[in-house]
Amino acid sequence: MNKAIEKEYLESAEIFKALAHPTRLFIIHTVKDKKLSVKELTQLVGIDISTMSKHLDILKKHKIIKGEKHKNFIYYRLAIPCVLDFMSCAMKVINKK
Amino acid sequence: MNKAIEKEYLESAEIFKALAHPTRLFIIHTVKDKKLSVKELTQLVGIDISTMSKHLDILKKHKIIKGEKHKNFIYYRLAIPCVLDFMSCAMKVINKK
DNA sequence: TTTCTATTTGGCTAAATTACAAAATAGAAT
DNA sequence: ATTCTATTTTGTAATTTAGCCAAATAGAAA
Repeated sequence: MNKAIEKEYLESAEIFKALAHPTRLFIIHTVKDKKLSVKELTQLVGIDISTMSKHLDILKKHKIIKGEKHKNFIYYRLAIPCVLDFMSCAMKVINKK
Repeated sequence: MNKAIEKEYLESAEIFKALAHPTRLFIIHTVKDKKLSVKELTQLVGIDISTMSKHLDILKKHKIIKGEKHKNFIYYRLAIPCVLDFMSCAMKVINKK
């Protein structure tokens, strides 16, 4: 496999990795239509806030979500809506749902 | 987060995990339009055949590819074409390509 | 049946990921 | 300036993952 192509697949894999966690998928679905702070998301999921902060950081780094600061809070929103399309398609094919 | 919903996200995350590896993404792109055996795929990527076998197994288990046996060989093909759509969409948004 | 060839499985090690707790920052409110 | 509140960072332990090698299967070919 040539180097340039290999690099492409490596980069794409990073996106999938960033999405490959239940909490992060929950975040994506949840910030689809409402902006939420780290603390609010933490309470919804029921994990340590430091863990949530890291999950958000992973999604942010890969530009899957974007955060806006308002006063003390950072509100997140989904930046790649097509993630949701893919998920519903994949689930249809795989689970016949 | 309620148990049923949590389970849904856990299952979806499994799909993303299965896709989250450069070799597995290469496989998906490669078996999109031609059927290939384990050995052929191994040679294209340049890894140990046992490693390739395991990658294929992961994709098979999650019903992302399907394998058909012909004589000694197992030929694989892509079962969820929408993966490719998502990848091109995600790359557009994220890399501005 | 014996031999070949393709594929899978098991063992092992190195690297990556996840979670929590505690400490550090950042900035708003008092 | 001090205190609160939200968020991030650091440290660490537990779990998972990826890779190679060697051994085991499966079945076609001889």
